[in-house]
Amino acid sequence: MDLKVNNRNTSQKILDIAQRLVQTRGFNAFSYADIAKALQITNASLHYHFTTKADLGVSLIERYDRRIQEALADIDRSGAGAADKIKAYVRIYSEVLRDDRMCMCGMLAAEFATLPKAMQAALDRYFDGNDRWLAAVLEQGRAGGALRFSGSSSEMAQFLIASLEGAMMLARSHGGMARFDAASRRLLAELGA
Amino acid sequence: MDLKVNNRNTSQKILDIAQRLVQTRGFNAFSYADIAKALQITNASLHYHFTTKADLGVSLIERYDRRIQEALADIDRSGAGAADKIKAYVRIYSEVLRDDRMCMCGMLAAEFATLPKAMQAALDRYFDGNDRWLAAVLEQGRAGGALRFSGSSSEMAQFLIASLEGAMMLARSHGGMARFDAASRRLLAELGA
DNA sequence: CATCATCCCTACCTATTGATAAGTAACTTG
DNA sequence: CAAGTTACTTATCAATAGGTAGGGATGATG
Repeated sequence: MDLKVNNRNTSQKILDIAQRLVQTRGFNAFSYADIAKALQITNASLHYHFTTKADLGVSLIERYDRRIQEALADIDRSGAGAADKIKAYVRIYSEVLRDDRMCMCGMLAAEFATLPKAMQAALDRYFDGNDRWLAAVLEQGRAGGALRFSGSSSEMAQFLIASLEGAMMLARSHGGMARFDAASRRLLAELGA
Repeated sequence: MDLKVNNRNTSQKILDIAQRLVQTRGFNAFSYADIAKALQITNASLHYHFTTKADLGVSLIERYDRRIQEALADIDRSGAGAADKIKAYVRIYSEVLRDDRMCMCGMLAAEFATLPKAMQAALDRYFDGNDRWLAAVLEQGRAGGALRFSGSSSEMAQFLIASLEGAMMLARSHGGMARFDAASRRLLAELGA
């Protein structure tokens, strides 16, 4: 199945480039031509791997989601305490930003209204997954005394995600990395982490 | 100068529609044709009022900035205390959201990398103005004992803006108005407002 | 009333968008 | 080795993008 491996390679390369484009410019601000140029491949070939741009978008979100879920599972397996888990979560964001990218799904959230239905549904799943994981960690942390916060854990989880995404977004255009670092420090301090 | 008034009317109508489009779909996701259709005017007429889309974009930001600055000046003139000023600031955001819109400049911040230089510069001015006003109110509030927070007032101001923008963005696609309200309540409580 | 600016129109234009049809070289497998 | 699969290609498409040239109607002004 060497061919399938090849396919996988090219498809993955397409996804890699498309992901960077979404993270830096947004889904509506790049075209198949951009990927084709970067990959030295024809426009039509892209349609072989991803029939429509919506298809590409869904694959993009699903791969991103899968990777995040794996990273979160790794954090869980590390046996770290709740405070360190939250810190590790924040680090995922800051590493993306250090690479001059926005969180892909944060970018897509801004464009939400213009996205194909299938992409919207995939995005829903992404954020739900993040919410659930964070809420569980927060709950665990509060029960164990490692974290403190008011309100429900899932409300706090949603607040954290929104703040991190917002800080990331504004860091990219105003204030840079320092702005994100300041925001995340503040959030962690607030939690007593 | 009835004509100029007319011009102003049409130009303002164009800006009104364009602004709503930016706030709901983003700058890259609407075209002159969308405005023309909504206004029952030809595509070419739009170019009479705003030669290029970049021009339109800059006018859009400058008008938005002007209005916000006026609103902030009104708040200042109201003689309210720092806590109430912050609440009034948050209310501006929540009213925009209630109208099913994203903060226009938050949306543009997401698209920042793809915007014409002149629009980027105008956006910089917008956020700087907001930062300055918020930082001043925070400083005043802390000095007077009405607000409490750690770190510099300008850092706190940037944090607030980022969190509000992020909450707004995620509220539009996930969780709705309630998510924004929960986030803003948390931020205000944190400040002791 | 002639002139002028204002404001909008018709009629184009070029570039780019995502997408398709049909063909082909390379490899794999029964 | 014949048949099928994979991974592309060339060539083309209709739709849409932002933008321009030039004209005409309206109303204000000297």
